[in-house]
Amino acid sequence: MNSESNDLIDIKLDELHHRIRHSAAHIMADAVLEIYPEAKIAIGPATQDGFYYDFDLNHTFSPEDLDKIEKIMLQRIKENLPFERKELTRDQALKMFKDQPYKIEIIENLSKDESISIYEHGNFVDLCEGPHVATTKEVKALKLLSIAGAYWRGDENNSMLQRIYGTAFENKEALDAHLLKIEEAALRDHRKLGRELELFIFDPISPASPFFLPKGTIIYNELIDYVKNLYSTFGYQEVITPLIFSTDLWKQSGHYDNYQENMYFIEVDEREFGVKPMNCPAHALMYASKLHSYRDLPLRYADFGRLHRYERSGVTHGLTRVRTFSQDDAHIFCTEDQIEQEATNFITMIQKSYEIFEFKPPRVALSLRPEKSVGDKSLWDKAEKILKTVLENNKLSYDAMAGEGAFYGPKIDFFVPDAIGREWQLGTLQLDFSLPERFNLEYINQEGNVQRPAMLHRAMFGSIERFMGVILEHYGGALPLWLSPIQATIIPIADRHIDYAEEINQQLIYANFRTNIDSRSERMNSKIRDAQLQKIPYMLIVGDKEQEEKTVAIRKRQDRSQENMNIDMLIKHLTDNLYTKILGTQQEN
RNA sequence: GCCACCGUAGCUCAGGGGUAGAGCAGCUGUUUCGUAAACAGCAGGCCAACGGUUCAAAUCCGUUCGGUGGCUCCA
Repeated sequence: MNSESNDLIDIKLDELHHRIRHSAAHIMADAVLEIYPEAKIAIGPATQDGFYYDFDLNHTFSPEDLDKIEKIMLQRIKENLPFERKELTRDQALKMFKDQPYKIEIIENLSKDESISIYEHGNFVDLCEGPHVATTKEVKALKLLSIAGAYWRGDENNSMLQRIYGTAFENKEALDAHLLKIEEAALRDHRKLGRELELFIFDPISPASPFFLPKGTIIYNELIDYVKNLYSTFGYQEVITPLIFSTDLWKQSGHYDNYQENMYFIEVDEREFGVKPMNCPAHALMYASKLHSYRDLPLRYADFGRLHRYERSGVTHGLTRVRTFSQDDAHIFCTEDQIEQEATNFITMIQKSYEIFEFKPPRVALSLRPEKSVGDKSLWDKAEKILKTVLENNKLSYDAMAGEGAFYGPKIDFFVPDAIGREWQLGTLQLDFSLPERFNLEYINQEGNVQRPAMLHRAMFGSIERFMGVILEHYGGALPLWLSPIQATIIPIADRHIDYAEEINQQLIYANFRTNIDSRSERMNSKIRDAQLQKIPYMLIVGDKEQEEKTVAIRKRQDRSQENMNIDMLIKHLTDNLYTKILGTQQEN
């Protein structure tokens, strides 16, 4: 073993993965150039889970090409070619890459005094900072995964390149484990679960718009009830507002200028109307409907109103990106002095709201002023400064994201990792000095002077639709008892037990549980199987013995343990476990 | 919107220039059963839509509509 390899053992696994994958990207570009010498190569970095390389060539890659490319890559790896770093002057680099326009563009964008490094293996050379593994052989296990389109430099005005994604690991076991993880993720895809568990459907008649079936509606409503309970402790008042407004409103709010391409418009009575993509202007109107005293503030309006946003075809995805949805949306009108306290209260509330789902702590991002924005720069500066202070006072570490804010104000976004490590943007807190200005919102302060309130937009779950998609995948469909559409199914062993099953069912329904009886003419085994597949938390089996003893035999979805209980014990057990995690096993299908 | 791929029964999928197939689900019988699939029968499709090529199109070509994986954009 050479010294370079010894060093490799000491660096962290992440760093090792990065080197392996970055090296694999080079080897892939090498392989592609062998088959298509005319290909123009763009960039090929390592990513979180693998690597990619972007190519510009007339031939369009097919899945069979991936096999061919992979074969050549394996050959290169077998050849055990060393990766060699060299430093070039700018002129040398420009000369060396004269046939690679994308590389030329990169070189020309480097500052003049920057040194330019290249990495070489075999006959392939790439502009690259490194680092790489010592030789191609250290890429021990790799797989090319997919072909996709990608814009050069991520700009949709640029040409579309072909991207090949792959992944690579330090050994075959790690690669196989990763591929298995991808397969398991597919099993808990919320779109698949939605079909199998009869939660929701989609229909081309209303693209990207979920139809919630009865069971899905139960989950949806439970989530909303959960939020409503928090609202009552945190001092929110729920309101109901229209769906359709004259465009006069959208012009006043700024949506007409800044959000038009995402809105639906209709014409009625020779008047143009827009369907709301957000609730905020309606709440501003409500606020303005009477004269407010400082004593009214903070005023917190919550609204589960249905929103419609036109999303470009190609961006929608199951429940997590739809064209119609509702949010656990609320707007807080308050004095400037109250902003920090309100923001802090919200942070407390959002952390509380995630607790029950056992998410890992959210990642926090502060999004700053975007290019397209309304309001004075000084207002933006003030708003951004307040949010920073709030984050610091609440000891939340965060990433500042330039240009990522909403058009009306900066925002704090909460990204939550799910059970298999994917991150979702759920909660958001947005500060807005602009809308109060546009709607001329006022309150009378203690001295009797007219003042302008501040406005906070905030949501914990974000869209209920997206949130539901996330928790379905988080739980793999095995929802905790309080969210399960059917909490227990009663399984009579033979027809003569149906009457007793009915008795049990009535008592459970009376105790406010969602239960049913599987009275089909099927064997018990078959009923158990179906209940397991439906991920019903409890199966209550009743036969001669139970009927005799006035009990039920309980089978939980996550194990096969059996326990007999009478109805009172059962109700207590269910009540005690309403909010505890009852995860299902993963391999059921 | 862009690039690539896909669209056959409720679901999962096979087939592929000569007129459509399986498993599961459904329905009807029989079976009344002790912890993940009883048995038998029946029914189910303008092969996404429209146009073209052809003696003949589910199959080939084009367009549209949906969907999938990415890119850009976003709750």
